[in-house]
Parts: sequence; structure tokens; C-alpha cells
Amino acid sequence: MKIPEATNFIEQFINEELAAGKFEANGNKIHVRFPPEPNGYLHIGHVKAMCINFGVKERYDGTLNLRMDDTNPAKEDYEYVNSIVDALKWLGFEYDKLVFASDYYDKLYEIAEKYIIDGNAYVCDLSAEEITATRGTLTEAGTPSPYRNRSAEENLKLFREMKAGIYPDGSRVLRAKIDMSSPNINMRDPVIYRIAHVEHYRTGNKWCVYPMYDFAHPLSDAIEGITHSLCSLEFENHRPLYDWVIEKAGFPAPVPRQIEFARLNITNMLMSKRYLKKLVDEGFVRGWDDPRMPTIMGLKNRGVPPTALKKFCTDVGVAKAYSVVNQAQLDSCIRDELNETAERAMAVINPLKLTITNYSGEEELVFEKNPAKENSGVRKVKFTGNVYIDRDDFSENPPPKYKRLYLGGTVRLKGAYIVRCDEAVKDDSGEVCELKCTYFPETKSGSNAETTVKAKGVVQWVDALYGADAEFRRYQPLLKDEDYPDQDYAERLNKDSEKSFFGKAEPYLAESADGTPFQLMRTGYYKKCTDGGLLLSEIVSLKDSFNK
RNA sequence: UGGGGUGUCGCCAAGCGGUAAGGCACGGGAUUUUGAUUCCCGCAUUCGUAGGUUCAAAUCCUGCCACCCCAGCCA
Repeated sequence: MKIPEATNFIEQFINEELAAGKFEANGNKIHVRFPPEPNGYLHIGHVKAMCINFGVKERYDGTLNLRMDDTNPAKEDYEYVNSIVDALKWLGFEYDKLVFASDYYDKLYEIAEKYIIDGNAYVCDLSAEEITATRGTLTEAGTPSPYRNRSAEENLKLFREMKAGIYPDGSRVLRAKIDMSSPNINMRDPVIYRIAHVEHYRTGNKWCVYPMYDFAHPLSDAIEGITHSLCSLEFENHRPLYDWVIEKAGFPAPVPRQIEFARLNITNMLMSKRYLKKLVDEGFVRGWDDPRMPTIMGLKNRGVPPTALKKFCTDVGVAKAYSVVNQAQLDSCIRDELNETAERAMAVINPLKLTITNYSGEEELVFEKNPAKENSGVRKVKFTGNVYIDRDDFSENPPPKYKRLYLGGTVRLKGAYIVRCDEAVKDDSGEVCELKCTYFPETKSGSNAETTVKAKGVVQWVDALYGADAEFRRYQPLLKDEDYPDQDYAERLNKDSEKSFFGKAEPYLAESADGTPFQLMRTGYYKKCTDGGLLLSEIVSLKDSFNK
């Protein structure tokens, strides 16, 4: 078999196994899984996990199961499984099979009975508090439960009674019988089944005992024939238990192998389902797919292209070192993609009238639809000499190196002519309300006419007469500062998080005057001239991909 | 203080005994119908630290330091 070149340490590990012939028996098929718990919407952190798993699937021509890790009925719901399926679809990740851990409840229960019969598990009557108290500490061994040596018969009877529902929640649990003095606390007789008289969103009231993650996950992997179970670093301590559970169940080799990687962190972005759920539940955002949320659906509604998300995850790489990636790197990927795909248009946020005193008539100017893309076509924009420019593109007291318009200065109206500002008309309150300018006919864009007139800057404009139809005259950013949840709340929620919640989102998305959503691309303007204001130089129609 | 991990440029990250890739950010220059894009150019004599092995170490060995994870009937 041809072994592909590894792009990260996980694939390197797989390659070594392949080279050693570990999977020869099954034709060197690699089988992975992506196992979210349907208890919330997927966020950008999950995209990294997906890229890793789907990357392995593709590179080794393997298979991938999307598995709903639904072993805790209290938290899970169909709304979330649907949202997960939708997110994968939007991202373009194609899995081979959709499976549910809850599909294995019968099988898992059988294995639990086998554990009991083999003397590897016992029913423990200790309360949750007592179990905690007898588990020991980081430095001291735990003490064995008084129920640890019950006979297999008694354990079986009790466990069946638990299943039958005659015991209340919390009265008994099934524990794995491993080692109460293990330095790894996860091995100190962990609970593998608990009683919960809770309706499960899929199995209804069929069960009142549910398997724990540490029991269900490795067995689900083994049942599905997963070869590599990729998860985040915090499960490293669980690996010995993962291996133990599979071994005692008696699965034949090759048995699934758990490999851990560092999860994604981004500056200014809160990535914890628990906190995101709070924001939704407490009404700080409009929902899981609110454009301020770092969820995949939120990002989508923010105007982020899926390819940008995937590119970002690929760029960031996979390693075992804890890390926090700068949001700038995400932004860069988004801009990169948008620059390639975005259709261009001009926009004005805070209109300021600009009248060209020596121009009459009207003409149609030709623009490239997307200068970054070859043969992207053209768009035509009508020009009458009466336009609006953005207030921020005119300064009464231009700072040094100012490149836009000021009294007596010149600027190019993008795609049109260079104009000189002769007069700034003020209203009663003393605010500039109109600019009177002179234009230079020979400076028309695209013409190579000889001229001595120069302009340092280029500004966008919208025609006063045709603007509303031709280009977008006025638009509102969808996300404003005041749309962000208050920072005190953010800090109370998660003291460790850096200041803001989701990061100051780049205003990728805006709404035009007629309510049409448009995508914005940050440019140098925004970068260098934000004094509270927001100045974008490109907007893009999002009609097709936006569906809110 | 037990166990498990991790430490390479401001932020990610390659590197796997032969003399420090790449991306983001940043700085400089050129082109420009967006202060954008594109295009050049610059950006770790040094790999947590102290020793040791070797002709040769970020890579091997030893000690130390820092940070992260584990005591849910969550996943």
C-alpha cells in the first residue's frame, strides 16, 4: 500500500502503524469518527477537529462516521443533531455514516453484564458524595467501596433491577473494578452506568440507566471498527481507561487507538459550549446562529465563507502544545477568500453631499466586478456629478499623510475623475453639509490622457441620483459595539477569557438601505482610519448564501 | 506535594543527530481605478534552563524551571 505523506503528528503516527503492518488484516483501511455531543451548536473549535478527522479520511481513503455522542439524556436534543448535520453540510464535509451512541444502548448493556460476570464491574450503593470522598486525592490512594466484592450473581441481580427501574436516581451505580490506588484517578473504579429516570430524545423512556462517556465512547469506537479515535488533550488521562474498557470487553485486535491533540483557542473568542449556551438561554444573543457567536452557523451568518474556516484550521496546524491563535490569522484567511470571490461595489455609510460645479450631463462608468479575479466581468455605474461620499473621507483639519479630501485638496472619485474641493458648505449647526468641487475631465479613470493633476487618494462614492439603484447608497453594519454583551458579564461568566467575548467581529456583514444583506471586506481604510467610525471600501452581495 | 502532558521569532508551527521551513503580525520598497490587492525585500547565530555524550545536538542523556490536564453519577 502506498503511504501518503503525513501533514501532522497524527498522520505520522498512523503511517508508522501502517508501515508496521498493523492494519493489513483489514486491507489497511483507516476508519475515524467525529463524535460531537448533540447538546449545543458546533463552533469554530469543532472545525479544527473536523479538519483533522476528515483530513485523515481523505488522505488514507478511509471512512468517517459522524457519531452523535448522546449518552446524557438530560442535555441532548434533536435541535442540536440537526444543527450539527447542517454545519457539516455547509462546510462541505461528507461523512460516510451518521450513527448515534444511543444506537448501541442494548449492546453496551450486554457488555456491562459481561463485565459483571467477568468480575470487572460491580454495583456500588455509595452516594455520589461518598464516592467522591473515598476516591482519594491527587496524592493519596482511594479506599475501596464496601460493595466492591459483591458476588457476580448479586451484582447481576442488582444491575438488572437498576435497569428495571426499581431504584431512584443516584441510589446506585455500576463501577468498573480497576484499582483504587492508581495514581491515575480515572482508574479508581470509575462509574460506568448511572440511573437517570430521564426521557431520552431518541430512546424515550426505554432506559433509566445510561452509560458514562468513559464506557460508551471506547466501546462505540470498537463496535464501529474505528482505527483512530482522535480527541482533545484533556482526554489524555483517560486513555488507560479507554484501553482497559475495550480490552475487558474482549474486542479482537487491532483495537482503536486514541490520539490526542490540542484544541483550538482564538484570542477574544469564547469557545465553550457551556458559556455559549448561557448566552443563548439568557437572551444576550438572538440564538446559537447569531452572527456574533463563534458557532459555525454564527460565522456563516456573519458572512464568513466555509473555505476560509477550513483554510484557517489547516494553516494553524495540529500539535500537542497549548496555544492561542491570534484572531488576526482568522481574519486574514477570511479576507483572503473574500478578496478572491467578492464582487465589488461602492458604499457610503455616512453620506456627505459632493457637487461638481463644472460637470453637467451624465455618463456610465465601467468597473471590473472583481479586480482580483480574471474575467470577472464588468459592472456599470452611472455618474451625474452629484454624488455622496463618506463623511470620513473629508477632513476639515487633515492630519499629516492624509490621503483623502480636504479643502483645496484633490482626490480621485474611484473609477471616475479627480476632483478638487473648492468649498465646504456648512449648515446652521456649523457642520459641513456639502462639498463644492471642480473636476478635471482629462483625469477620467482608464484614459491615459496627459495631465498634471494628481491625487494621493481614492474615495468611494455613490451617485446622488442613481445611487440607490446602481450601487448601494447607504448601509448599516449589522454588528455594532453596542450589540456586544456587556463586558462585566463576560468576565463574570469566564474570568479567564480575554476581555471580549467573540472578539470584535470584523463587520463582515451589513444591511443595505433596502434590507438586503451585504458582505463587507475590510480594507486598509478600516484598518487605519477607525476612530470609532467604520469605513469599508468594498461590499459584496450575499443574497445567495445568506438565509436568515 | 501523585500521575499524565507541553515548552522552537510577538502569535501559530515545521524540524526526528549534520549546522533553524512556512503562515499570521510587523517594517521597508515598487505597481495601483479601494491607504486594499499584487509584487519584491527584511524579520530566531538560536530552539525553557543548566550540565553531559558526539567531529557535529532544537534533535540523544541527566538535573532543574515554567505552564496545562486529572479527585462529575458531564462529554
